[in-house]
Amino acid sequence: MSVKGQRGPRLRADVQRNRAALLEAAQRHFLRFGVGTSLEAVAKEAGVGPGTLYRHFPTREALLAAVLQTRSEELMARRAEIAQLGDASRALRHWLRAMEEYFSAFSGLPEPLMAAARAQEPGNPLTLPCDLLITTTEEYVRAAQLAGHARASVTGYDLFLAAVSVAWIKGTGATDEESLDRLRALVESGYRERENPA
Amino acid sequence: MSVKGQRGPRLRADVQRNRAALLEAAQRHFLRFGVGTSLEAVAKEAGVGPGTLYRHFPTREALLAAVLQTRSEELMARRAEIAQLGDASRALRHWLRAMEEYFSAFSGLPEPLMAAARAQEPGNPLTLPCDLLITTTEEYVRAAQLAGHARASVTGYDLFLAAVSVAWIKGTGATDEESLDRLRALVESGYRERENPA
DNA sequence: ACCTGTCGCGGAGGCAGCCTCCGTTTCACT
DNA sequence: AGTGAAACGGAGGCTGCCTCCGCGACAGGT
Repeated sequence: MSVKGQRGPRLRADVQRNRAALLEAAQRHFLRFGVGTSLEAVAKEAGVGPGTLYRHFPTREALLAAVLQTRSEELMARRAEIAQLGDASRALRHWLRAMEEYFSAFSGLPEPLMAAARAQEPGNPLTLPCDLLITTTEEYVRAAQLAGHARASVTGYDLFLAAVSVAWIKGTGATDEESLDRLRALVESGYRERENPA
Repeated sequence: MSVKGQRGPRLRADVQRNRAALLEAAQRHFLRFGVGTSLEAVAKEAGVGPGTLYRHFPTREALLAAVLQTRSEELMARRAEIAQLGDASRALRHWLRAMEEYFSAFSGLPEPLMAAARAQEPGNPLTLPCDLLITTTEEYVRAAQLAGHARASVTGYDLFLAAVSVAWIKGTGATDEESLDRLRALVESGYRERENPA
């Protein structure tokens, strides 16, 4: 009732404004202080009270998922590009790198992502994007296997874990880029087929 | 002065008692709740006030390092056993597995360990054991390389990172043992020399 | 333009954990 | 037993989490 042609309940102006301000403030704080940053500080910077923050985003994960939305879409765009590559081996490598960058968006991001990957209860708002990444990785792995570029024993989930691990290591700040490159190379030579099969 | 034959300042009985009680309580809590457990709860269980805990162990890391002391010694014992193996390839594999188990002693242990690996300031009491592990890994890697079982491009630090990563993944609880085994296999086939060199 | 019901706002407040400071107690040595 | 020094421990200040509810602002109708 009381609709002008739009479906669903009318959205109040302050609701939209607050939500946008919260997302922007959250992104800034996640970037600067990592995903563990104080939510009260986020609320304050957004110019709203803590109650408002928690009404919009009941959990830290919900806020995080909303902030990640943009990045997820960017990643899916890259996925489309990568799919055009043709070369299954290169495609897999690029996809893994793209995922790793996604995981490195904020320091401390790998932890909640792994928690979401574990969760069977669909309560966690990060579970959906997480499962999407795993599924996509499986597709790339399968293609690489068919082309003889990846071992049969490797699964998409394995390489998802590897990418998360590298991102985690990166996030600890205990390594320089050289070490990370060697780690990536280690993973790659780990999943690659050794000989060309007959 | 005023010594009965022991060197150094005399240790009061309550000091020793409290320290022992704290270490025991801390180990229990770290085992049950991970390294992030409430230090106040540890103090309470040990039957001392928070002030006493913080006097004995000024930081969480200091307490952790003290609790890990026993495990470090066990690991060094295994190191001695492993060194007897003769086969450099097997030795490296066993050592990596032993390190991984050490890292998995408590949930959440990898984080402070990586922070200690990063730290240049010697303030962190975990830095010393951490550096020891890295150095030891480098020895095993060098031996394996000389025997033609490991690629020249791999460093001890890389495999240290790999072991920490696997332990971290394990600690998230998002994976079963099968996945972990596949990850370990991935790492191993990543550092192994492909062909036997001439 | 005003009225009105509803929904969102926001801050006070309860809770938990961290860490410190200092009056009190306990110990060891004489 | 007496005494000085060192350790004890808990109160308290601080920060962050999250909830609850009275107040206020917004949208739709008149």
